[in-house]
Amino acid sequence: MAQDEVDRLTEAWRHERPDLDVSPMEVLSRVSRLARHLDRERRAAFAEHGLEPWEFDVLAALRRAGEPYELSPGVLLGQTLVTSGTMTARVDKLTARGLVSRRRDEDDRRAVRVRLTEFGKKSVDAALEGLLANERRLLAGLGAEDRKRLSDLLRTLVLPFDDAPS
Amino acid sequence: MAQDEVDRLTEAWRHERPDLDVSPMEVLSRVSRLARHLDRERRAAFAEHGLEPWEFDVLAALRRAGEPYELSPGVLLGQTLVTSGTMTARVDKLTARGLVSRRRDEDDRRAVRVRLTEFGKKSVDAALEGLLANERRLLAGLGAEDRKRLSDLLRTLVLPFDDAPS
DNA sequence: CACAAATATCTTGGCGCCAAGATAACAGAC
DNA sequence: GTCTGTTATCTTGGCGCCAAGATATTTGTG
Repeated sequence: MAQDEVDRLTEAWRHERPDLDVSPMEVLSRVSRLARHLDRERRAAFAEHGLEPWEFDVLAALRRAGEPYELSPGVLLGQTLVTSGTMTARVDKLTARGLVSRRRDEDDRRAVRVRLTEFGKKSVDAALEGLLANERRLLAGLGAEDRKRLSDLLRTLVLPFDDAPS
Repeated sequence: MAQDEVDRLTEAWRHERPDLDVSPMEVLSRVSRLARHLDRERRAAFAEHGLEPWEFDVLAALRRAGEPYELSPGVLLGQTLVTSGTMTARVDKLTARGLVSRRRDEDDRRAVRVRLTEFGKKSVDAALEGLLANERRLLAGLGAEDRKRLSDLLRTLVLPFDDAPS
């Protein structure tokens, strides 16, 4: 198997800091670096459907919620891992683009309801298909069994974060 | 095995879009989400040694280069995956903090040499040890064999990116 | 040598993010 | 009903990033 960047990186560390065990990097640095590459892939895939990654994240959360594709900013916060100020700005821009609509909740007038427009729904549906097509391409090097093994191993690492409120 | 966020996410998609095969997400969304959690962990680990993640990235590249811990901004670009403008700003701030020094290259006066100071070396060495200690903790749920399997599978996915100049 | 192209770095402008605090509305105790 | 604390959202200020272009220097060609 050919060397990747992380192999070169750990080799350099072992040369400079032979007293340390840098093996944890072999797993975790690969996760971080792969994620950075995936970010770029996502950006490219969504761009073909006129969406930014952060736009997709919000629209997808609404789409997953099912009819009537409507959630409050507070619920969207939890799903997208951003702060409330960021979410306000996101909904502003999505509203300006006509991808979502925003209206005050009549029952609780502090609250707001963000709803997918028909245009928003079409956009996110198309973008999702593009994303999945590209992800299938990226995973082509792995057989079904390896994918299962990989996702199980990753779940083990993620679980402590998803359980505990980080 | 308990459900993680990605399990819930794919379940929601399968309910709303039963026509699509969302299984690629089971691998790649876990990679992205785990990476986000790791970012926070890194930030916390480095903060104990007075460093920001982006500071560590630059200092670590210089440290890995070995004596005399000196590289040009151009080389640092390649190692840290940021643009030249970003690197200029980073070196500015690191210089202001006394973690690196910057001087013009005498042989090629377009070029610059960024060198780790003694303070920078001490900082990055300490931060690295803290990072590794924390990473070992995060990997505690996995045996040696699983770690090997995981890093091999991840290498397979990363290699196409590291080879091709994306 | 002179000039065009390449190279290395820096500058500028704009965007998205977070942290912290401000605002508005609700809910419970009395 | 009124006060106090809580909740939901928005506003402000600052930071780090990128893209694109500017500047300075070197290299190659004739």
